[in-house]
Amino acid sequence: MNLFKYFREEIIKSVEAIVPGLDTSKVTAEPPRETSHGDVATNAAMVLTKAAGMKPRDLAEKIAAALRTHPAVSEVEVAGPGFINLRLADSFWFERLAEVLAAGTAYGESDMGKGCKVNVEYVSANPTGPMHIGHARGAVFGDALASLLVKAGYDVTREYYVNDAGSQVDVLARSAFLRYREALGEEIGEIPEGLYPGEYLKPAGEALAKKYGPALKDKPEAEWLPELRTFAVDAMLDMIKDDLAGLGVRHDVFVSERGLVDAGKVQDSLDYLTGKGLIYEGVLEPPKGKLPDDWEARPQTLFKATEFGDDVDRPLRKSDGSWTYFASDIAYHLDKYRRGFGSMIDVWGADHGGYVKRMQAAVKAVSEGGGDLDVKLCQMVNLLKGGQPYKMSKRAGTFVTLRDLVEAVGKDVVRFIMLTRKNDAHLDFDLDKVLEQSRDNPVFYVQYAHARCHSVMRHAAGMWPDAVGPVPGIDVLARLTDPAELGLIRLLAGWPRQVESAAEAHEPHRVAFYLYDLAAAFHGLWNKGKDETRLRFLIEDDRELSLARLGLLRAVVGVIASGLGIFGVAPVEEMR
RNA sequence: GCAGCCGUAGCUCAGCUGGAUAGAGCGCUGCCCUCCGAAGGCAGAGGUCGUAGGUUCGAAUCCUACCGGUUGCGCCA
Repeated sequence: MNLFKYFREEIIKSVEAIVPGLDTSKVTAEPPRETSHGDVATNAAMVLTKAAGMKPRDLAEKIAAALRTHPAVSEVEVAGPGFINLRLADSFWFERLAEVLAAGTAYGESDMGKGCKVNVEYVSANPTGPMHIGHARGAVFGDALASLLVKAGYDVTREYYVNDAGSQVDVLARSAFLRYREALGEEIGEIPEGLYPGEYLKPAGEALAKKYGPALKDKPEAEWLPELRTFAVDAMLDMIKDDLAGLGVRHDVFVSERGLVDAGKVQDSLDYLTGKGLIYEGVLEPPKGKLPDDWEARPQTLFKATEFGDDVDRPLRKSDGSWTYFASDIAYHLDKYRRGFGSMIDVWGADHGGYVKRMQAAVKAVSEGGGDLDVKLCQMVNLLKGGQPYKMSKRAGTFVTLRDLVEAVGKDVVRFIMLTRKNDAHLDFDLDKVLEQSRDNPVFYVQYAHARCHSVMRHAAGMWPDAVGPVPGIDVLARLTDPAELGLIRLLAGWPRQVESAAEAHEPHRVAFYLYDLAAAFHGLWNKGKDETRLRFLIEDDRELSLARLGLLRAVVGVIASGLGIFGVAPVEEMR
């Protein structure tokens, strides 16, 4: 249960009994920043003071009086300008702990999403080469966001949009053709300017040689291009999927841009917009400030993006008559909408920032306001080693590959670190620091907490064979009376709220910070046991207390595993 | 020129969508310690939340302008 949601409802009930019919939408129930202010604080009296026609403190006193009768509330005080602070009974916290233990890693699951369909599109890298480090962040972010939304009760589809219709695919096909000739024994020399030089195309060339023999070698381009396009795209996509698998990232659906074009969906969506009078032939104003050298006014097919909040209208057709990217993107998002996704999330690189408004405008237009598109832009990752900018081997071209990165530090480290910043902030990724065993390496710190818990559990099993058997009941858990223990329980009980707020904000990084806090609280309790032996988890001559503390540890394990599960990071039981 | 994002402690960043005395890690200073499992622990100093206005009971958070950084800016992908 999200206890803050629960108490918000309880508070509103109390208000209703005092002054019925108020608009309570602005009432909040939150953990106070200051722990001395109790467990739950509400602003109810302050936001309702006008509508209720009472002074904030007077209204607060009345609400407080009503809340004092609640069995889970041990103390109520009115403070400051009219805050109502609740302190909850220990028994309430023990119930929460029991709830964690009963749920295990499922703890934190929420029905907030009510099973609504959400489409999360991420990676969508062009199928023209291997994944590089620039793709990694978006991949991990999208994957974790999708998992987070699943946890929060949404029906999530993970999607990859394959840009296989643009001219870059022709370039790819020609590059593959060159490698094909190479595989047949021809000397190809330098890769000509304008083709992809990367060696990753060699296997594709060899596969082509195997499949066709010399049959294509002397044919004109028009005869082999379509076939090689498909072949090369498939080969690249296989490679990308492989790279992603190495990072533990997966997708449910791959949508082909060419497929949309061939099925006439681009034409359909533009017909639809034309029917609404949102497309016209016109001439755009030149951009202000520095003009591109070759700028000249020319009539274009334009979408009235300005009617939906964009800065200028946007072109749909190139001068050669083919669709712009934007045109097929409109078709693609209409397609998503028609597949039932009223809620769409696109994860893009920050360099596409200028594209957001027009895409949101298009979604509004095409869904008649029924669809919602949130675009999450992932900022650059600065790769460092020992604090200095770092370049890895360039065996695949001019970039650091994702594969190299995963090989260097492991998938779990890559995933966790990528999620320790909010998506629109720059991220430093230091190859040395992420492997450090210290408190300022969050991956280690969180993993270590989990492993330490397991260590104690293994130790306990040696003392009492049944120690880690059935979960202890509330009467046993009630032996946990130290403030540090109760503090840890409070933190655990806050997990459902964290999941919901992170999911609502589409911000998985909040989970990383929560896990770090939880790990810190656990390690803190551990350290207290160093000085005060009575606080150690296992007390040989007090089996019941030990069982209660083991229960607490198992709850910590459950919540950490639950959070790492969202991140796709394995919770380890031993550090190596 | 326009648009997006960022600006919080010496450094790297949180700050729960408007709440109470703004937090963490690192670094710094001073004490203590060698552990069920390996990151040592405790305490302390350190902030006009970029600047200036505005909204209101209340602003780091919302609005406006400006400053600094960054990304992008008609057919590229």
